Amino acid sequence: MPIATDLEQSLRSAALRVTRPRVAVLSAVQTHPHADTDALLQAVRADIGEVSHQAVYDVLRALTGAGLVRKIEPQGSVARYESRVGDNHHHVVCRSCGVIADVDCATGDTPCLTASNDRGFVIDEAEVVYWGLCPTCLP
Amino acid sequence: MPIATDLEQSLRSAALRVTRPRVAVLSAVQTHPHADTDALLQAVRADIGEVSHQAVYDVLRALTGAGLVRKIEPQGSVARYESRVGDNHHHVVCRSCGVIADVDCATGDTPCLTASNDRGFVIDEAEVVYWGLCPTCLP
DNA sequence: CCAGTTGTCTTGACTCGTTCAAGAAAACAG
DNA sequence: CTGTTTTCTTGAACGAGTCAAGACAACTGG
Repeated sequence: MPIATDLEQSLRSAALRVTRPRVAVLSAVQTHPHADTDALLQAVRADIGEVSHQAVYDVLRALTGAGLVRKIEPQGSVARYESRVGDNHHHVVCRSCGVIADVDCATGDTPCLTASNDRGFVIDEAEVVYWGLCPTCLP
Repeated sequence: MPIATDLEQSLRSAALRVTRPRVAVLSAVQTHPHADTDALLQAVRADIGEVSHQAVYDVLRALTGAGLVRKIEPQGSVARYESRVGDNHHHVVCRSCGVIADVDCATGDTPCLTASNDRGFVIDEAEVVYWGLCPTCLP
């Protein structure tokens, strides 16, 4: 886990003001990968005390917009956040318990980015979600 | 568009009772690919008159469970349904207007189904969403 | 170091897609 | 045709996320 100064540095370099809620949210996202908003709220409150609900939503939106965190929302799940950005990786979701794990890209750096027929779309990102069962949910 | 009898046949072969709302919903999904629940509700009402939105939700769940339609929910969008099932195809979503188009699989029949590191998961499906701009939203 | 400005946090209400529950109605089996 | 079972209707409820207004704190320029 990066020390507070690193987190502040990240915020500053993204032209975001450094506030206790922001540092705490950023820290929580890094220590709880793939956590949902509510879990992050709990973590932030455990860290710096009472924080509004709203602040966390707002901070997450700001961080997402700045590219410091990434928002993922698999079907049937609420929004989740992760701090691993910049590298092109994907996710496996367990159909049974809903746990999410990272998977590195199957074929090189900028993978599956070419659809067989793009229908005239200009594609800038390919997002892959693998569905299956995690080791602990296997029969 | 299949005639009513075909739709009934599909329902029967899926062990589902044949009712007017079901036939109308199934028909609407086929004629309005990637439509959201509300649009389907409109279409169904235009077809057979007043129907409760609850019935549409229930029918869509039944059809999804039976594998007759597929539910897709891209980030930031409400649930959408399509009747193209069984073949392995993916979607392109326009970042600007949200329109969705089908894309055939990039590399063969069962594509991207092998992650580089599966972390012990048993993967049974890979879902790919391409993000970009559609022809009409291009600058 | 201080005040001003701008952006952020708090509070509280609210929206919207979706689901739950109970009873009426309709489809299928015999 | 009758009975059983599933499905539809009605109406209410839920929860994640959003909107709005004002209090407040972080950066900037003097």
